[in-house]
Amino acid sequence: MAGMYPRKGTAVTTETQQRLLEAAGEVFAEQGFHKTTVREICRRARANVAAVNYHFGDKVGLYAAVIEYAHSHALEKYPLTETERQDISAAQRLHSFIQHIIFSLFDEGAPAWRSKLMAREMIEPTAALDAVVERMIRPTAQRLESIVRAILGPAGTDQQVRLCQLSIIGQCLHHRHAQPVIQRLFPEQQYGPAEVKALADHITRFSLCALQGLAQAE
Amino acid sequence: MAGMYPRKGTAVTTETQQRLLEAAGEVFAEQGFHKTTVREICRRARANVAAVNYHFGDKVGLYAAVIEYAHSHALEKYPLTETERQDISAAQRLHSFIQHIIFSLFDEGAPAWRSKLMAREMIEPTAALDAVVERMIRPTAQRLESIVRAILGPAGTDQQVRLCQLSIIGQCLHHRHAQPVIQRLFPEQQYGPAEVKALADHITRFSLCALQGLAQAE
DNA sequence: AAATGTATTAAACAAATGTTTTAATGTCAA
DNA sequence: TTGACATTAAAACATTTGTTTAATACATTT
Repeated sequence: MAGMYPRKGTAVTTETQQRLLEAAGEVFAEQGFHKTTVREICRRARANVAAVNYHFGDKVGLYAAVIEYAHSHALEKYPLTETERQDISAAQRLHSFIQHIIFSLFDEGAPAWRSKLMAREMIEPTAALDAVVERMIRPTAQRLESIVRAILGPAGTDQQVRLCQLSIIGQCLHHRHAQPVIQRLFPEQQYGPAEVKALADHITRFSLCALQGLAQAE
Repeated sequence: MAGMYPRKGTAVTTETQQRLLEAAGEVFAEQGFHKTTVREICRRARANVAAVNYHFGDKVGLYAAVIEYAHSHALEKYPLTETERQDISAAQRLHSFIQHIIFSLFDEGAPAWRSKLMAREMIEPTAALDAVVERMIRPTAQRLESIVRAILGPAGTDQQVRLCQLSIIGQCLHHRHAQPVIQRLFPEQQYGPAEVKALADHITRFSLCALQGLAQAE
């Protein structure tokens, strides 16, 4: 009987499912969907090869569950709430936002694959892209939009706000996506805690100068 | 006898080799090394499946040949020479540089896969990454470095110059790499000739404001 | 023309990989 | 305890995919 596997909705019932989701999240985030094998996932999860199909139907079912899992367990180690406070300047909110992105992308802690998976999905999309965009990316983008709009002022057109958003996120993601190249191009560039903080500061300064310059030029 | 295939050095001798290289360049650039199959390449090149192994040894041999081919046939549809002229302002040179990158990345013409392949290799590195960095990426990066240094002035530190370079290229590449996401996030964002030109203008303005602001803040 | 070397083709091969099957094990209620 | 059900495990299966083989056609040289 095709499609008959015992998952009820999206709830995690077994400890094996939990381990599979965590292991899969890591590997998918690191290597992307195509390059990762279910055998690798099962090895890391200390589960049998058949576990993926039993619990999640197939590989894409597991991937979808990982996305769902990442979304519902958005533990927000680096809270994005700072970016909504209206008692601090837009510049400070921009700094908080960029720190959130950069710190998430370079966190090497245990459940740190959420942001990396999002970044992966952006450059190597799967069938889950629509869900990822609507549930994870768009909410983040909207926060950035309000910050950018505040700095650009009322003269900023929608087009300009959009392009500036993309300029800012592009800077952040580049450091993660192009790391192998950056490492070779600039061996002196490290990504330890201090450097990551300096990186967030740089992108903030760079973008702030740009936004203020653009606002002034109107 | 392993490794015995009739290629002499890196020269292209057969018309089949030519077709294979062109087809492979396209597919590799579009789908990345792992996702592309040699059967797909051979189909596009109207060649037999064994052609790849006969002419290039194996799949990675073909990939290496494609890199070599792309390097020697750097036809420079969008010349980078403008960025070396000393009779124009650094700001204008920056504009030329960004136009070169953006136009290359969004050119849909026939031999347009060169830049896309470089962009691919940046986010999905293969064994050829070292060669790609040294022969294609570093020269480009050095041109950008001199431009950035000129705008930042003597007060700009090496670290600052480096981070600004990455901020600029990051903006450019993001529009290519994240296109599926951008399309969903901003359906109104198009990438036709006019929009691509506007995009290059935006990134130039954005980066110029940033650099000038940073130079001033010293 | 015969011979030799090169190129192409169809078929087969081998390894990797997602998936299924079947049996064994464990769990819990009747 | 027994029976029903869920879970795990080992093995087999089927497909994909990179690669090789063996035969054939083509071109060039002798």
